Amino acid sequence: MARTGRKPTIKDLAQAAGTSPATASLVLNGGWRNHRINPDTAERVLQLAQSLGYRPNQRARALRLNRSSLAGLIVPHHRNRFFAGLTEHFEAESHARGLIPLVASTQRDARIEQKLADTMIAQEVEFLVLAGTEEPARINALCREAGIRCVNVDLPGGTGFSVVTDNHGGARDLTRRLMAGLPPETGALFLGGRRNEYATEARIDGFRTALAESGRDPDVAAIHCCGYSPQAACEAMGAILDGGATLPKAILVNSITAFEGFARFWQGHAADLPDLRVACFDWDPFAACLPIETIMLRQDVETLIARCFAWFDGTALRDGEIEVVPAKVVVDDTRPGATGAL
Amino acid sequence: MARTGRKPTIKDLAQAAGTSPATASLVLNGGWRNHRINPDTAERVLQLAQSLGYRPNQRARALRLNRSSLAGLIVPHHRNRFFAGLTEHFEAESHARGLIPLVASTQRDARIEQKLADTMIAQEVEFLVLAGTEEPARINALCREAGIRCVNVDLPGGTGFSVVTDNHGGARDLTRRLMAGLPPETGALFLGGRRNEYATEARIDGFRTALAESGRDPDVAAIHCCGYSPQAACEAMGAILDGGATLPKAILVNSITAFEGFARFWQGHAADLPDLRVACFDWDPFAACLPIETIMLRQDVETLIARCFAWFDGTALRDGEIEVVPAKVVVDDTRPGATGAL
DNA sequence: GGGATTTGCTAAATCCTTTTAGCAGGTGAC
DNA sequence: GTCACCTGCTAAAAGGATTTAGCAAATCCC
Repeated sequence: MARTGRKPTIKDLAQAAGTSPATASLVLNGGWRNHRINPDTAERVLQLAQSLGYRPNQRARALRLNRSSLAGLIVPHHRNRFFAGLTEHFEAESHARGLIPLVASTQRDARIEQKLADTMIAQEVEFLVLAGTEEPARINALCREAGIRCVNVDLPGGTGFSVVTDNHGGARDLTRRLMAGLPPETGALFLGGRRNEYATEARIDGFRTALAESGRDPDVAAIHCCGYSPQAACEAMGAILDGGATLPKAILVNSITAFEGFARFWQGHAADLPDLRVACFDWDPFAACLPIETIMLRQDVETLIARCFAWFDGTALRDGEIEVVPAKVVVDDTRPGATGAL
Repeated sequence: MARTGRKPTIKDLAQAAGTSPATASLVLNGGWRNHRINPDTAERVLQLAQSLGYRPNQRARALRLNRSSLAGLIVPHHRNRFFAGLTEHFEAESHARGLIPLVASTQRDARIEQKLADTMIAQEVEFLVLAGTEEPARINALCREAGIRCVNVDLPGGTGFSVVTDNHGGARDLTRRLMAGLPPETGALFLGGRRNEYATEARIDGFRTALAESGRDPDVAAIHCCGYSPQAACEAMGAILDGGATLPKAILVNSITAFEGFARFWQGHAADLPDLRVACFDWDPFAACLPIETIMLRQDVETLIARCFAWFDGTALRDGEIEVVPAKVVVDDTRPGATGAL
């Protein structure tokens, strides 16, 4: 009889069915056709597994099979649509492959980031995606050493395979719309992000390209890379105003996080900013409702994640390469389903 | 010599150090003081572990110790501050206890929810938190059967321990502020949520309490529980307007998700809605920047999660009880750090 | 010097599942 | 009768770490 009070093991199941654990295992794992198990026996085992409430011990299973069945994702946080979207699609793709998603946020703290990476590697995740990490190259190296497949999202600074949004093209398209119909002498401002950071530089480039296209002098545009915190973006705007400069009529805000700071600033200075036109390299449903003419861009998180998994599945590019995913300028925010059904 | 090309096991480490695996294990797990291991030996093992890059196989370890070291959280999605906040604090509390957080989203799909619960139980998570699930009672029962500790957040419909926001008090305070200074004949509208759902009913109750307090007839207030989708909230507003009714001057929106729909409606009808005053049972940084007089409430996600873990730690209430956590009406959105540093 | 104690370490069991190699008994062919 | 083959199943190893019980050698005490 099965030891009472304990969770039944495969031994208990086998004993109850009058077979060996080997047989029970073969039956449960579906390999019994190839192993000439009598259908009656199989049926008996299956029935008993049900009635005993037998659940295989996943740790023993994982040990024996030498598979963790884990897929890891590291993001800075979950507090905006971009990262939330990455997380949700990552979950879906993981489940589709029978992997368990292990999502963790660094809060942009380098120590936490290091710890999370260590944990992921110690757990021998079968696949690791890095988004918004500070030291992708270092983690890439650790993964390589541990034999773990690793992809960087929007972080081609690393040494592994990368999937990135078309930052240049996106910023260019956004800027084209931003400047459309404005007189040639209209000034433009680029706000947010970090200088020398891959994504920011590419966006600045796209921004300048569009300005040049429209006959403007791209070098005249003001570039204020104040980082990603709302606080900093808000203060940067204030500093420009306090400096006595006339604020440009057109602003391209780099990332929704900086836009949060811009919105806070705008809230206090709406009267000083007539006819302001704004574009944002990211999207948020509430931000889209602000009564400023705002053109937003949605990064294609679904495709970004899909390309990561395609590489993992082995059908994609070789190591060290970069895959570029286009972004979409949001035309109509109010269309049904724009914000996703809840 | 260690088998080359493979990850070193504790056997390899022991062999290299000239000891037995038992000794190596004792050294690595710190139990060596009690086991009279020679400090020189311990030092040698530690050194070699470092230089060989030895990492214990977590699956073997978990099997032997019969611990999964996993803590599970199930949420509907990550696309608003409430759930994002729950997730982030859950991660932090898990890490503080040496647990690995396993966070998964149902997308409000009952089948996914069931699958996630099954996975969590199959993985034998040591602790499971349910937030915004459709069938908490069923999952509670499964957990009980499997011997897994389980807590419901804002879902006392379940059979286990629950931690809830003070929905009644929160809605009451919110309504007090919403109606403050308005003439007694001002009508009020409650928008969003689901009838007969615990949280919604408690909030309606608080809403009515505050109306009665201020000498208004609570039964006159319009209650429009249109669910949680932005789409539905937007349409509900439109229907009221189309119905020829005068829109009340004061609206309490139940949840940020419904507020998203309200904001979309407002965007198209700002002119029709002078002097509108709005309150929202939830908070979002962008929503707080809309040029409508909006009073928002922040649920105390940090405390909600902290209380869950306190119960898990065994220092808290008995099973079946409900713990109530107050919420905070947001007074000043623009204070530094209000949106969290990014 | 001999019994008692301490020191430093190890053998072996254990956790639970999966999988390979092969056993015993029966059937069919000639 | 013998050989080959099939059927249905099982024994046992493997996977890697932890932990208990206990061994051998050294030290101590009188």
